[in-house]
Parts: sequence; structure tokens; C-alpha cells
Amino acid sequence: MSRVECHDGDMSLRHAVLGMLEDEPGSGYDLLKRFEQAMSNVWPATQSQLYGELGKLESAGMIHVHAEGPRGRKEYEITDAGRAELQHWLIEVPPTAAPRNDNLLRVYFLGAVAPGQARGYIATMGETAQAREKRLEELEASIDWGDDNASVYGRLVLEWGKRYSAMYREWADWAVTQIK
Amino acid sequence: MSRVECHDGDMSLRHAVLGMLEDEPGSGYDLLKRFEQAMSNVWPATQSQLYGELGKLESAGMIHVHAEGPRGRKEYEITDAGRAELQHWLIEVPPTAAPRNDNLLRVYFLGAVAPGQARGYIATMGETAQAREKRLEELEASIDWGDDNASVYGRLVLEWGKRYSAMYREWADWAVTQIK
DNA sequence: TATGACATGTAACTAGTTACATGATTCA
DNA sequence: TGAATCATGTAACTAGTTACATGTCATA
Repeated sequence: MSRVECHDGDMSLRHAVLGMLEDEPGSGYDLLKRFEQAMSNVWPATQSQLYGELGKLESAGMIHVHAEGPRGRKEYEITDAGRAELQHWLIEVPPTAAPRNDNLLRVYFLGAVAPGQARGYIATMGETAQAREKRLEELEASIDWGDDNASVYGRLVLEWGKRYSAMYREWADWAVTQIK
Repeated sequence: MSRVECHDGDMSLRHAVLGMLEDEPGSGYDLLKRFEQAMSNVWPATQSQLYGELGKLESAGMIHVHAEGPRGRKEYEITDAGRAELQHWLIEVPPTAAPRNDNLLRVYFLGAVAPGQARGYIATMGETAQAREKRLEELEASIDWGDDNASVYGRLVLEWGKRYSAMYREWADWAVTQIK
């Protein structure tokens, strides 16, 4: 029996790139900066990965070079095929259930160290969460929110981050009281 | 200049295995079942990965074959070197800041589909979270909790999962009202 | 003219997934 | 004796990271 094709994978970087280009065309260099700014908390990507993915997306006909600029700059634009793939992924591909979490993995094994160290570790988790919460609040205040899609959906993601951080901090405060 | 050694990586699977063997010795087959049951929400691992990691850990002297059984069964036990590595990781290795989240990545790009579909997607996220919350509550009720480390720290992780799911559900309820 | 920002790409590696492959033991 | 479970392992792949490598353009 020959090899059966049965690969779909997540390939979410692919969709992150399509989503950014759907919003606005840009070069690899542009996308890299957009990833660093807007995406780093949700889907970090490295320069090397981005350029590789742009090449693959172009070969697959999901994006195309729309304009060229100085220094070999290639500005990509999403194609109809790319837009279709993005929408398919958004609506039809089942999201990941629960991602790996090495913070929680550590909590599982905290019995391997002294109770004081365990409390210290959890307290640090709480402080980290509090710092993130503060940073997100400052970010929210610094942005001029509008009625456009980027504002509406960007705010939903930001709000999720704030609630996540608050939940984390409250959990940590409670958890340290549970370790005798 | 020659290649500089600068790799540490996360290698959390390694530490998950050490943590499980610290709790109790076992074979690859045992660990696979323990990963499926207790760990699948925090750090899933495949059979192939587990056997590979056990081989590497044995070569590194962090675990050793403690007993052999029928069908080639090899029961591993953690060594002092393994215990030291586990404690080092627990306390000294900085945890990951924020993991990738493809659910939120989708939210970012929901402007690419119709508002009704966007609301539908977020509503489904909320229902999924609610189902997980319920499942965790049932799990909590079904376990006979004691005062041992596994109970104390296992309960902290479970409580985190419950709070996470509740936060998610509440966020989704709010988020659908934000999409016009 | 030298520095920094712009701009793209490749090589070598680690981590993780799916599928393949094999064999021993138990028990109905 | 046939099926389920126990038990281990390998091959080929995808995704992601770090480091290396190169070259252009603006401007102080």
C-alpha cells in the first residue's frame, strides 16, 4: 500500500502571515516588525521563519509579489486563493484544545523542592503576571482605538490578555496559601 | 572563531519525565499512560517521543534501569543527577513568558470573515471552555484528595485549569457583545 | 566615509508528530 | 487459537530556533 496523504497540521504561522497581508500588503521586513509589535504575545516568529514561509506561500500561489523596491525589497499581497485559505482556517479548522504550559508543569512537580522554594516560585509567577497586566493596561491606554476591524478585534485580544494575567495573579495569591 | 556552546533550550519533556520518575519509578509504557491521564492538558507527549527521551536520559545518567520484566519491560528510576537536574529546572530556569495561542491568533484576524461568523467562532470558544470547566469539576469531585504532595500540587494545577476555563467563558460572553 | 537601518536569505540544529514495524504475554 | 494488551523501537516528516552570511541605501 502506498503512502496515504493525511497531513494538515496547524501551520498557524502560515495563517498569521496571510492574516497580516490580508490587512495590508508588506515585505518580509515589514511583517517582521509587525510580528514583534502586535503578535509577540500570541504568535512569535523569527526572521528566518518568516522569509521561509513567504517563499512557500508564494510557491503555493497564496501570495504574490505586488511591488518591488530598493535593496531587493519585495512587497507581497494576498491572492484570492490565500484569502480562501485564511477563511477556511478561521472557521473550519478546529482550534487547539490546550497548549503546552511549562509553568504549570513546574507546579506539578513542586513537591520535589522545599515548601518555601515552592511558595517562592508561585509568588514569582504572580508577580510576573501582575507586571504583564500593568504593561497591557498601559498599552491599551496608549492606543487610539477606532471602529475598524483591527481596533475591534485587537481590543478583544488585549482584553483576553488582561483577564488572563489577572486570573493568573489571583490564582498565585491563593496558591501560596495552600502550601504548608 | 569556533562554534560557541550556547544551547539550553526548554527541553521540558525531559523534566516532565524526570518529575514523573521522581514521584514513582516506571517503564516507558507506564509513563505513556500517566502522560495520557494526568498530563495531557499541560504537557502532552507521544509514545515515540517518550521512548526517545528515556534513552537520552539514560545515556546522560539521569535515570537508570532499576528492574526488568516480561516482554522486554524496562523499569526506570531517577538518579541523584536526575534529581539535581529536575530541581535546577524547577527553581533556576526562567519559565516561558507567554506560549503560542492559535485561538487568539484567529481572533486577531476575525475581521476577514462576516461578523456573524466571527460571533459564532467566539461563542464556540466559550462553549468549549464551559465544557472543559465542567469536566474539570467532575474530575475534581471524583478524586480522593489527600495531604500528600501529589494531591496538594495536583489540586493547584486543577484549580488553575478551572479558573482559566471560567475566565475564557466569561471573556467569550463579553466578546460576542462587542462585535457589531 | 562610516555607521545604522533596511532587506533578504541559508545552514544546522532541537522538538515534536505520524506512521511504520515488531514481538511477547494473557486470557476468553 | 485468536484477540487484546503489554512493550519497545525506528523512519520520515513538520515546525521552530539560533547563528551565519551578504548586500544596499541614506545621512551625519
